[in-house]
Amino acid sequence: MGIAERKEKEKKEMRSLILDTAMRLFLEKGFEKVTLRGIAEEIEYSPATIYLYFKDKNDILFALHTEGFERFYRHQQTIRTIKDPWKRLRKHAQAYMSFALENPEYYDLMFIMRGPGEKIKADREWGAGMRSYDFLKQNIQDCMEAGYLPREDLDVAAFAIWSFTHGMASLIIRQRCGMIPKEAIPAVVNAAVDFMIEARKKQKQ
Amino acid sequence: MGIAERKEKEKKEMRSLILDTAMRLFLEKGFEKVTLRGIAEEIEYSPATIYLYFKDKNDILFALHTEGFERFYRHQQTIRTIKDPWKRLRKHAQAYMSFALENPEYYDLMFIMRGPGEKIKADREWGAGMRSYDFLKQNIQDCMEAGYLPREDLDVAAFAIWSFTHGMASLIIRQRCGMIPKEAIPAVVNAAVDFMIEARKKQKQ
Amino acid sequence: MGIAERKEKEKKEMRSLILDTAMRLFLEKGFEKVTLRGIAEEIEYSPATIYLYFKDKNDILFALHTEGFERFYRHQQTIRTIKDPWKRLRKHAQAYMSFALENPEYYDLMFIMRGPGEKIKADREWGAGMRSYDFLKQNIQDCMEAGYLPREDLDVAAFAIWSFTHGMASLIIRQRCGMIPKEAIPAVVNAAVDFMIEARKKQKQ
Amino acid sequence: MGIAERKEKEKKEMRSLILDTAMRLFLEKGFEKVTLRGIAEEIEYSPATIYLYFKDKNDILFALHTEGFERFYRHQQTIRTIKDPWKRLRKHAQAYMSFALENPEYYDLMFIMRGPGEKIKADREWGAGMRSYDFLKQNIQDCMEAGYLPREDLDVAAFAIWSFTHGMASLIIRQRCGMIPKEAIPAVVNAAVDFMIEARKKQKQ
DNA sequence: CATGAATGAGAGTTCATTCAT
DNA sequence: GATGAATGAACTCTCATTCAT
Repeated sequence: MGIAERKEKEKKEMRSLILDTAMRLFLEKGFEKVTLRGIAEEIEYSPATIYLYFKDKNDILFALHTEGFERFYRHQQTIRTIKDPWKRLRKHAQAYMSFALENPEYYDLMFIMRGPGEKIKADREWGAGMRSYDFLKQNIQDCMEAGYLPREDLDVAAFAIWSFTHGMASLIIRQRCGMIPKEAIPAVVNAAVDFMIEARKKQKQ
Repeated sequence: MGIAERKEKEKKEMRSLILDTAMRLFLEKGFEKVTLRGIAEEIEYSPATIYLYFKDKNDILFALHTEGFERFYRHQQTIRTIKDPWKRLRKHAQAYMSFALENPEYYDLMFIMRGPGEKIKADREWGAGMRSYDFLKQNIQDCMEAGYLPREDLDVAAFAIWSFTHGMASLIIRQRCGMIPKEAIPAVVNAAVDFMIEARKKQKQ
Repeated sequence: MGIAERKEKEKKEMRSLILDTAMRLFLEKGFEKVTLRGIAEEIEYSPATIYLYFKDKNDILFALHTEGFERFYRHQQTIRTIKDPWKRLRKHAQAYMSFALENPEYYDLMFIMRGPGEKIKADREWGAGMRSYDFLKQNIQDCMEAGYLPREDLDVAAFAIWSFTHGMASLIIRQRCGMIPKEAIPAVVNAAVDFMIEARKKQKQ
Repeated sequence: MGIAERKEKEKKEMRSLILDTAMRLFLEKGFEKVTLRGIAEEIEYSPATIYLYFKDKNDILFALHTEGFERFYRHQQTIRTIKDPWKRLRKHAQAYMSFALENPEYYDLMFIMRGPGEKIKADREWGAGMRSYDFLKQNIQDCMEAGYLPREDLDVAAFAIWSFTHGMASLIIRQRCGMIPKEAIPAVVNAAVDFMIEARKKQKQ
């Protein structure tokens, strides 16, 4: 069993190596400029080797997609410990943004990019995404129940808040914010969160 | 003169045909996957023919970009006649969304798609985009001056509102809204606008 | 007849216009970079028009070839008046070189370039070339008869002298003379003629 | 080690195969008319395969260039052993001609053909050519010092002699010698060398 | 006479992918 | 398990040429 185990582990490590390299290259060069050959060269294996670990190029994207949602979910869990629902919601938005801005290629892949076989993936993949979405909804509901937000349609509220953060993230990532100086972006994002979310806060009686 | 006129018209129609087809393919497959050959095949002309009407692939993208911003701007002018700034702002958001949802190809190209030579083009092209952005800012300022919104940082407010609408538009267009039934989308969008914008309204004294 | 005549003349002028433009472009851009479309644009006619005057692109080359030999022959006739055969021979070589260096594209076309349909052309065209070659031979024979050159094989002598001048011309035109500074070329050519030809002179008794 | 060696050898053979084929086609059709696809078809490989051995079309040209100068230089070294400078010079000219006539493709490429990026390459490539040119100059100088030639400008003498041999070679290779029957060419060349060079000999005192 | 519109053929090049070893 | 060698299919783009008008 020891041998099988080790093999298993090695296989996983190789997959990780490929995945990490692919992601690094995506980040460095942008998606469409990355080639299988490029990845292979970077890890100093032959292109053919990659096919031992992934069915094809899409399979790599697919795996990164999954990995992305995993990381995304983990990234947000840090706010779990915050007791106050309102503070938690604010931090939630901030965590969302920090993930997006620190992992732009993952974010792009997960929420912006048009992937191949959209529908097929959508169904399978959204499991992971859903978990995060439900987490957000839970948080909003907590706020409603705590009286921080009026009890409106939860789905609408979640969609609205998500749209807002996604809007910022995707405008920034896809470079549609020429009017905002690069170094000012984090501050503007924060201020925008204040403008849109903080201001919604109902005083708890 | 009649002949020259007809020729002129035919030339324009051909350009339109190419542009429309390109647009459709861009939407269906994403920018990088669209090939000149593909467009040519679709309109049943030879690839070489396209070069009679456009310098190269980028020139097509460029023309679509320009056209898109033109339409976008025109689409929003309908709200000009609305006197009350607050009503105007609401309509503004709705107009934004209706443009996006009725012209997803253009919207995608203008605000989502990653084009080649992003920066160079950005500078030239954003002239047109800026006009629309300034229009939004003016509207927000009118609301502030009319007392509908607190006098906060105008840039932040504009960015926040834009992000929100863009977020909705891009999630829908890039199909990240599996959790919302398709037919419910317009209603949800409207409700979300209420949730995010309408609720911000300060009572005028 | 007046009309037919004028038409004839106009046709010739158009041919000349095309030919001159073609040659100018060849000179400016080098042979391979000149396109029919380029010529057409230059003379502000449509590409199709050129086909009314020339069968195809080759036909233009062919016409230039003929024209080139014509000019070449005329260029050399200036030495006719020189009485002394030896002086005439020297001038002959100099005239050869001045034609080559002043009309590098013609020279290239006539004596260096690999034309299409080599053999066919060779047969027809060499008539014109031959005239010039015979002229050289006559000159050499005059020198022999006048005692300036030993009475050797005339064909060999002609070939040798022609090879020498052609060698200089083609090395210069095809840019194989990097080791000679450009401005020194005329002087070196002259000196080389002295070295190779002048020194062959037998003192007439 | 045997395997690695064989692989190495096979790789070299493939390069040679490509190079030889390219050379043959260059000679047959001229540089501009030779296509990668043409080479590929000729060797019955796919066009893509060629890119495994050469960076691009120019790289092939470059390799041939280098190889050509290598061969050319080696070809001339055979005369090194000749003691008498005058005999050596004569043999030099003959060796030059035999190289040109036995390797017309290489000769054409090295001394006649107009390649792309002429100047850039010229600088790098001429190193190899220079070696041969210097060799010729040395030989001429030896003749001067031995009293076979008058002490004139060495550069002029070298250029003159080179021009002469190059002229013969290029007229023959580019088929401008219709007036000389093919089988007579070697004899005429020899006679011309006598006419031009041998006759220059000053009697040594 | 002149041409606008169109194209077939073909250029160099790149890439994901396969497969015998 | 790993790979060197190979390729089919695609890409963008150019050009000489034709033909209906």
